[in-house]
Amino acid sequence: MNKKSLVEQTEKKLLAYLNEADTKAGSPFPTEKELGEELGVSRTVVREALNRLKAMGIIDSRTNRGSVVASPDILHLMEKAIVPQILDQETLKEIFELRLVLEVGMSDLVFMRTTRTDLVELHKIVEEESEKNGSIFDVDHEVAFHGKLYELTGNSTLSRLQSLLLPSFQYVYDNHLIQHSEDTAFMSHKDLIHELENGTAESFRNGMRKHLENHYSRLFAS
Amino acid sequence: MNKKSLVEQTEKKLLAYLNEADTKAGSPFPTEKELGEELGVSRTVVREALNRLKAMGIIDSRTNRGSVVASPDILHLMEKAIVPQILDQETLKEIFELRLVLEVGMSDLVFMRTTRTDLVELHKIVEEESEKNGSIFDVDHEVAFHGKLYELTGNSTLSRLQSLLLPSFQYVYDNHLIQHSEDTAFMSHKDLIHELENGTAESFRNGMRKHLENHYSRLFAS
DNA sequence: TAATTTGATATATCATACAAATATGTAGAT
DNA sequence: ATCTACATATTTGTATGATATATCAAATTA
Repeated sequence: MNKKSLVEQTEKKLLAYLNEADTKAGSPFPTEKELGEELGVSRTVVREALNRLKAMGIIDSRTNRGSVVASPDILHLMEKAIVPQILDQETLKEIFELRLVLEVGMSDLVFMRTTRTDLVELHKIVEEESEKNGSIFDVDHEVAFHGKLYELTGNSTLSRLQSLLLPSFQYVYDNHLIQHSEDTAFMSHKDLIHELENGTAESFRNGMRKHLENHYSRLFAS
Repeated sequence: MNKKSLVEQTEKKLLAYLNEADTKAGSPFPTEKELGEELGVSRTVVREALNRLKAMGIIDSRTNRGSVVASPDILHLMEKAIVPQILDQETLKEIFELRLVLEVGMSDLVFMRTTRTDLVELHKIVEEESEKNGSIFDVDHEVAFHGKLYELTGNSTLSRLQSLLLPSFQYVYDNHLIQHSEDTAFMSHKDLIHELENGTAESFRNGMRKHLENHYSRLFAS
């Protein structure tokens, strides 16, 4: 009784075809007419199915040139699909956890790849931070500092993943879904930089974990 | 020269509308006819644009009920799209790094959420591991053990991200892009479980980092 | 009141037509 | 024989109308 729509079925068949066939980027695709006859559906349905693949960046099409297999950029896909406002609470929470996981986990990459020049920039960010409002929690500064850290990993996939998830964090903060307790940020940004300069990979990693302690404790409290 | 197709333009407008409007899951969407009149395009174009949103899981539609905003699954897209993808070396490397980042970073989640029952299962996995081939590196065991850890985070987004990236790891292993040095995996799976049972969150985290030392050192060597 | 029928409405699919872009074939000039 | 200009065919892009199907809501009936 599982009667998915024709379009969905067709889309599935097309994806299956892509998997079976020895396709690589640039491989040609049958014409809409052929596909329609082959699969026994109208051209409309074929078109809609193809459209979905196009939306996902799996194929490209141009007038009269037919469709060809493309090499999709997965992260770009996610960028389009993420509309923070319509993500449910549970997903937002998981994304927030993912952020914590990423930041603690990337410590080693940051530690190994940070150069002297990078340290200067980090210091600058922290100073601007303390100039303005010393105690009040500011999302922009938070983003500036941590965003820089992502950048320092030298891993563009990781970095893009962060900017991808950023709107969700923003949303979480804006709606006070996660409140920042300002009492004792035992490990400040300044302290973190200090570890980065004088500590070890391990001490920096554990320092990062401490820096995020507020978030973690709230996570495990609920 | 913004000569994108009408469908793409329309899709963009619809997404913009979603971002502007105060939409949440379940919010109704104008009918195809209305949208067509509003945007000055035919119903065909509207349908194809809506179809794309449907493919991305951003909206749901059922006959006569119109379309409603859905709570999209951010990974769903990637899961569908990653199949035929041909990743270049650089991206593969970055994905591998991402794995390391995730596994070290998720240590705290694992540590806090692992139950006694989970420990039993982990022990079982490790024993099956040592029964077969004690010294030879086996991808399946690796996946079984680490996959279990992801599961223990209780974060389904994280867990799915792993299974999503898995094919890439497999590829990396298969092509010996990253060779596993079998000499002294100082921190074995068994040792890790021991930390999980008797250690602290920090010791487990650092143990996980040690366990992945081989990969890390190879990473930083090149 | 509860169940059923009916009607209105919106999406799902089909069929067709034409427009626009591109590839291909053809004729003529050189 | 080769090149160019033009005509033709092919394929996707867009538009329109028609029919099928599912759903809700109102009307009807028991």
